[in-house]
Amino acid sequence: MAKDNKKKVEQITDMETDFGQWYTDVCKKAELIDYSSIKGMFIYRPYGYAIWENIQAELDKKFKETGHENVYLPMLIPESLLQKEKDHVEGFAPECAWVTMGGSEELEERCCIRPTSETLFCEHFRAVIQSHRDLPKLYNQWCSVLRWEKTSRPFLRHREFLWQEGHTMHADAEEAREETQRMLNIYADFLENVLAMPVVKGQKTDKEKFNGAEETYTVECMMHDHKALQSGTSHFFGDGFAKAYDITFTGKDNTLHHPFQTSWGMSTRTIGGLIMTHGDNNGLVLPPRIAPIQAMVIPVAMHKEGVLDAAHALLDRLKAAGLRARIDESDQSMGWKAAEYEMKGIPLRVEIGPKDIEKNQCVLVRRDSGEKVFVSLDGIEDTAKEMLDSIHQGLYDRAKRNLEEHIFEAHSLEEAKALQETHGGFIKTMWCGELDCEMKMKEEAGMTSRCMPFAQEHLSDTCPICGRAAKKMIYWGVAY
RNA sequence: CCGGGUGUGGCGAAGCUUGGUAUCGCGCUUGAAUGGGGUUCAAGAGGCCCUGAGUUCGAAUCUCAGCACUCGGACCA
Repeated sequence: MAKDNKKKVEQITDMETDFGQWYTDVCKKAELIDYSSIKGMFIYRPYGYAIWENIQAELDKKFKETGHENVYLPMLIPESLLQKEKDHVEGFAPECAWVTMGGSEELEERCCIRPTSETLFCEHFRAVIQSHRDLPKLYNQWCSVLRWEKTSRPFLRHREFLWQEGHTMHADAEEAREETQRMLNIYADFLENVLAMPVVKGQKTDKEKFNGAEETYTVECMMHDHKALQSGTSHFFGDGFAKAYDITFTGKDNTLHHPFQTSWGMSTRTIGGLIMTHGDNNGLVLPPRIAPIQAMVIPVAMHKEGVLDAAHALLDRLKAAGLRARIDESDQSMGWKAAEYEMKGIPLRVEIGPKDIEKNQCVLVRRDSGEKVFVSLDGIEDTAKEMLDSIHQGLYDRAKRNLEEHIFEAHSLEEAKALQETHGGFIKTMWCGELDCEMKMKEEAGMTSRCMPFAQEHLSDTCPICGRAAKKMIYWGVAY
């Protein structure tokens, strides 16, 4: 039952000492990622990629359940195609990488490596949408995209990153709006119930919304250092792109209409989010439902008669019960294994040795609390599953507390600035809806607007920045 | 893009001030013992000292330029 919070992994910098360094240490020491010879482009190591595969599997299942189909479109976008929607191209052009040569020949028209695929989807939608009977089109694409960022950090900002981008077309605006909400809810549900990351759902301001979108919705999470991470977005485009790309369909009324469009995405950045939400000074802490390995069986005193057999029997039982379990029968010491799997964030460590076998028991050690319990081998499958659920809940509760304890109310710009400097987190205020107040908050308090939460509260009648009539309650914060 | 820091076997570092045979820890390989929180002993393998130019009889060390990584800022999922 010993609870042990001592730090055992000297290689990882304490998060209190240097959060940025802690984060980098975890990414490397947990063997999630490695640097490549190209700045901003990272190697996903098997353990890191396995997390992404699990994220993909969970999300893909939900997308299919809601009627979406996967497609794959080209990686290159001809410049002329990209340029048809003005706001969109202005937003993305500065960070595009261009292909200008094919073999030894210069291309007639240079091509952008997709920073996002709205334009390509539009070109395709134009070809396949003729009638209201062709709608809705509910497409999703798993791919990588490329944005030539100036600085990069593992998972949080890559020049090339993996994501899914959903693109849908609808006969009317209302249905498209519902789609953006439905997908935002899928993200929120996934973040909370699979990754144990509580979210704030809301709408982005015009300044922060996606280039070319009419409305952008977001799920915002709070990291352990009280900075915000936008963890999923969902955009309503109206018929703006449809007009720019000349997409029309014949309605039931036998006249031509422009369809209404949405797009929504979640990326490998989410992995960075879960590291910074749940990790501690011993390394990664993975939520059980996404962990590539949920339980690691460690035989103690392996050379002794019967230990390995008992450990394997235990492993087989856990696997048969549907757990992602593995065994480490290497000749590393007990202490090494304990530290290693803590660093890798494996939710449950299962130790079994001669003394346990005698007593028909094993030892379960939880990664989240370090708590050790001796449990009977009878019904071990259920015991382990219950403990994994309990770990999920524990992680969620802790993150939820971190979120709720770091939302502060401010009634002046000075107060907002002071609160951010002292506590970090989300500062909620009323807002007049004007860009100049948003700019002022950025310049004077160093915060951007995170979102206008759906759960609105009335804090006062006026905007604390300018004194004009307030329109919305808004959350401010420092974001990754 | 701006500021700080760092580039030496796979990893982390010492050496650089005051130029002169390449050092330590971890890891790796082999063997043995150990095994309930990074265990121990023995024997090995492994290095264009980031790149280029310069000074010098001689450069990891001095000079200049460049590149990369990293932390922070500005900008973006």
